[in-house]
Amino acid sequence: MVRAPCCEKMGLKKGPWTQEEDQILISYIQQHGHSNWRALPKQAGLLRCGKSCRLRWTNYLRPDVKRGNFSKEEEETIINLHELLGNRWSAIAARLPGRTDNEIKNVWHTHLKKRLKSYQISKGQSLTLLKEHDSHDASESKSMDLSFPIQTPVSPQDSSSEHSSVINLTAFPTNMVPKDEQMDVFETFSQIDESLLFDELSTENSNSDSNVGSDFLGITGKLGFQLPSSQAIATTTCSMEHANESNLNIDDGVDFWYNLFIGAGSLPGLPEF
DNA sequence: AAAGTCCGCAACCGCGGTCTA
DNA sequence: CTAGACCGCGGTTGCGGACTT
Repeated sequence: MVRAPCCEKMGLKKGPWTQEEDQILISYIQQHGHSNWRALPKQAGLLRCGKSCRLRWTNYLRPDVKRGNFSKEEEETIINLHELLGNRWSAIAARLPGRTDNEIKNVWHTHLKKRLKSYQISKGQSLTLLKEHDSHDASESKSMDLSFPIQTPVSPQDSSSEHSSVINLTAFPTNMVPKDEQMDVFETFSQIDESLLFDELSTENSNSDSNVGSDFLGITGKLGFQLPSSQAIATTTCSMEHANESNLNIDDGVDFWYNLFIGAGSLPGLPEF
């Protein structure tokens, strides 16, 4: 398909925006909205292409754009989400209110990427510990074999396990995701100690109501999961919304995490893959 | 103080997806 | 069904300020 260049018309301005241009764009959008970016600059009297206007508005002029430095929590969220989603900046931005994909992308490339090396090292250490922990406890722990697809969510209570039981995740529902997106981490680390998950939730929620959504991300990030993108998006979205709605506590968090991750697809509102 | 280098951020570019006539 | 128009996304660029020599 042949596409005309965005700014094919000569005379359209490029480069940094002036205050006057910003003011024109703001007042026009306040009065008329932005249903058609292509037509907007002409109607507003701006010598810019629609694309440039949209970018300026969404990344800078929009009233709900949060300016200033990123908080520690925001940075951690970006790191965890990037672990799950990769370079899907818009998907990451959707989970950080007031932040734009462009801003997050810049922060990642200028600050957070530099931390990736040390982050990966610490992640590798936790995986090593995890494997040692499993091999030590596996023979004494009750094992829960999960064959997918599971119709009914499985909770810790259902499996009559204490918080030291071991979950076999060898049979992850690979039919749910495209072949090229299937995770390999489960093939490598087939057993995950539930106590680690509980410890993680307990530590992070000791002083407040839990946000299972972010905990989920923290857990998966720290344990080294690499969820397939389609499932990661759906699960993360669902977990965050559900956690916010439910005002879950720690025990609910553990239960909920199980339901989400293990009973994937069986929770209300969780999209089918 | 001047020149050179580095770094952060805003903006641009090109592509793919979706919509519509 | 097809082609054109538009939108949104991710990668990249380049300017300007901060820092170093």
